[in-house]
Amino acid sequence: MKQKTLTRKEREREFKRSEILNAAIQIFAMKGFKAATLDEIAEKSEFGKGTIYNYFSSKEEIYKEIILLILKEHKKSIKEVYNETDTLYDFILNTTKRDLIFCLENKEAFFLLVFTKMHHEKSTKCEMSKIMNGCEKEITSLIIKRTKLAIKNKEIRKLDSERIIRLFKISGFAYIYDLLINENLCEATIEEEAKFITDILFNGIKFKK
Amino acid sequence: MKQKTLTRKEREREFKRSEILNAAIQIFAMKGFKAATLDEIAEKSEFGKGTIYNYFSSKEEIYKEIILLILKEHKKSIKEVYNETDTLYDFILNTTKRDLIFCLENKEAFFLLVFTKMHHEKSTKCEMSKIMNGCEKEITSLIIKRTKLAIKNKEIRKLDSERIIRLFKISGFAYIYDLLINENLCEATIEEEAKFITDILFNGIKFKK
Amino acid sequence: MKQKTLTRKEREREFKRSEILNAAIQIFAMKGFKAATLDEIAEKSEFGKGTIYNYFSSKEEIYKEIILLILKEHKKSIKEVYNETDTLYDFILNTTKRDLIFCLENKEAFFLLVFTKMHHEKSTKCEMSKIMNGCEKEITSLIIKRTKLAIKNKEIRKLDSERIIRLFKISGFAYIYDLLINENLCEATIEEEAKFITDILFNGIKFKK
Amino acid sequence: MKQKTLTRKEREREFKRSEILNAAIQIFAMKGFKAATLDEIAEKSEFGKGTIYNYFSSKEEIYKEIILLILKEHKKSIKEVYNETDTLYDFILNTTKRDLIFCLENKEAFFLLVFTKMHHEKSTKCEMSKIMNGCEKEITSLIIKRTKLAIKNKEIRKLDSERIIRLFKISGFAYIYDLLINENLCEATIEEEAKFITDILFNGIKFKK
DNA sequence: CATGAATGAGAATTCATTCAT
DNA sequence: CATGAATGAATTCTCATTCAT
Repeated sequence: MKQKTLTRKEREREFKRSEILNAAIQIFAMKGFKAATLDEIAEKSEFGKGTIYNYFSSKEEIYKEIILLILKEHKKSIKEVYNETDTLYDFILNTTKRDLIFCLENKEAFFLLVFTKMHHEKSTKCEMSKIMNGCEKEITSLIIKRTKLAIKNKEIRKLDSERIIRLFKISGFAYIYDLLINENLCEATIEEEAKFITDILFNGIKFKK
Repeated sequence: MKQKTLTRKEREREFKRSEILNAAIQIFAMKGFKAATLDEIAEKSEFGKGTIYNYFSSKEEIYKEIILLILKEHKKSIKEVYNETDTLYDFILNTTKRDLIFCLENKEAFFLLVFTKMHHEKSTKCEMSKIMNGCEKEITSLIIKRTKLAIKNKEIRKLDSERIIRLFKISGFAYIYDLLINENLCEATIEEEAKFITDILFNGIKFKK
Repeated sequence: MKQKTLTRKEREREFKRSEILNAAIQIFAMKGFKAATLDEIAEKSEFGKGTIYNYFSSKEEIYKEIILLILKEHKKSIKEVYNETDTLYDFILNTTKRDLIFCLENKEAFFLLVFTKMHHEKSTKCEMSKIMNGCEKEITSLIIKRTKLAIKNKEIRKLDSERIIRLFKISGFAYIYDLLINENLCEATIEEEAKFITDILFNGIKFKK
Repeated sequence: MKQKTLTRKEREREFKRSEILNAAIQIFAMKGFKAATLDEIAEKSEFGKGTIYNYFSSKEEIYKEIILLILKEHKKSIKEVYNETDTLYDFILNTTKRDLIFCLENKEAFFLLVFTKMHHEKSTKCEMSKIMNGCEKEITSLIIKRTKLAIKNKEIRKLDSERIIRLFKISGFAYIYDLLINENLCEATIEEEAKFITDILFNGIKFKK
């Protein structure tokens, strides 16, 4: 492990970087890339404007780093759930739960993701798109694998995998989106919300005799 | 009807206004409010920069007008479907279909809505937020009414109306979002996609003996 | 006399020109050359913006023409008084009276003069300065002549002519300026004010036994 | 006294502010508020355009600050003379002298005052007018007091105080104005000019046996 | 390293002038 | 001639980035 090479100084530097990133994530999420200003980030992070340039080469770099951090985090989370579960049901339930927790803790991060995905703020995307797409593909391929297995195991109906994934991503995304927009989400309800989403996805809303 | 009183000149003016709005909608949807520039809007609309100010008093005004147009359009569409259908199933199927068509034809408009909803670009929202929220509430109340009826008629299970609406908005929104992002949507598949979404919402993905 | 060559058309044209000038003088006096806009002049004159360009080649030309009109008017007035009076006292009394009347009727014109004299709005002055200076010199030389005569005739003390003129111009100018600024001037008081000014100039304010 | 607390930085900042104000005063006096451009002010002050906005929030703010500085300076000067003199004659002689010196040193400042007083450039005046009027009133009340005393003491004839003040303001203002316009004023002549003005105001120009 | 003053490229907006009708 | 829509040069103001301290 390389982390130990340069100790105090290095750790301090790393800590300050993350302070800046944390400040930036809030500003970016609140205003978007273009409307966010370095003055605001500087103020929020309690550093001088110039100092930030000792840690990042540009506003854009800060943005990119944030996006990639969030994505990696998300990928890691999905992978963990994948390894810890057997059925698609459990996989979706747990992923959803995790997503909800993540969003609750990182509302800004979530908004940023949606923001960036939407092809907005073109300037930033050139190289980043590739990395983002790479991440997404890894995630998608995991879910596809699990979905196909579920079909084979007769856990779910025989449906187009791609579409189910889209619906799954919906579950873990748009629902959350709406919750966040309307600010109804609280820790207490996470478990329940996750179950509701998964239940509907599996059983539908139709009345059954 | 007064619309016909002021003819040529008036109609021409109206036409040019809409030309500008059409150009602006694309730029705004692609870049967001802040990052979009009037130079771009001017170029895309093939007018001089100054000309735009003969039709709109500011960049912000253009933005507002666009958002409100889209919202009204959407509300109208929902209302029509509401009046034309009896069951929740038909209502959702048709709304979804309509949304898909609308999004296919107005990809930019759709992005703009999401963009604006996300509480970004604060400056613009002061008065607009109210109007937007008003629109949303009207739409939501329609869906709630229909949902409650469906529960009473045993068309669907007894579930929390608010949550179903959230899921419904998901169906007609996030799925579309994903389709658009990945640019897989074409006219041919609209009918099919709408049925798929509605089917899953009603029946779930679970395997049934 | 050439005035009669082109009749109706010509007279109409001349009339419209003066309509525009009258509108312009008010706007210019109220806002200054730069801050006045052609839109305002067009609106006040009740012509289309384009029409104005059928009568004047530029905003600047309108301005110049106005200034010169006012100056000529003023010169003419001074000359008339010069010819109608014998003593310096009468000359100053009457000139002051006339100036007061003129200012009362053309508050804007007066402001414009001061404005322009003050070397402001440089752009306009290149050629105009010469004409203005020419006008001033004519006026000054008249007053000097009359002043020297007054000294010779023992009407006034033996004082530097140039300075007296400066003081005289003061009487007819700064006092008026102050009156106008504070808007106390009315027709009723003109005679009285003129007498007051001339009295002080001749007799001073000192108490006499 | 707090002035010494924040040293180097603070003093430097104050110095630069005044550099900008000095540059601005010249441009404004030469061109007026509207016609003066920030590019010119930036060039004259030898700062970048953006730098100016680190010291003032807008062009208008610079203008206001200048006007108020000049007015305060003038008021202070009048008050000092008031306290140092007993007779009206001395008061006027000294005020005139001071005004002449001030104008010689601050030709631009003087022009600006006249400019602003003339009710031009409306936009700027809303709040400022009040402050300016307040200043004027203080000054006027001082002169009125002194004038009334002079009448009581039989230093001067029994004349309308208000009018004398108007004439006094003339002495110290229009004469200067004319001197400045024609650029004849030099230090050597100040004493003499002040005496001349005061002499005429007190004794008049009439020949006496 | 930390800082924030300085900077200028770039954005929104205004307005004199042109020109097609 | 009369008009006002179209235009872009010019202006104010913002902000990412640099750099001297």
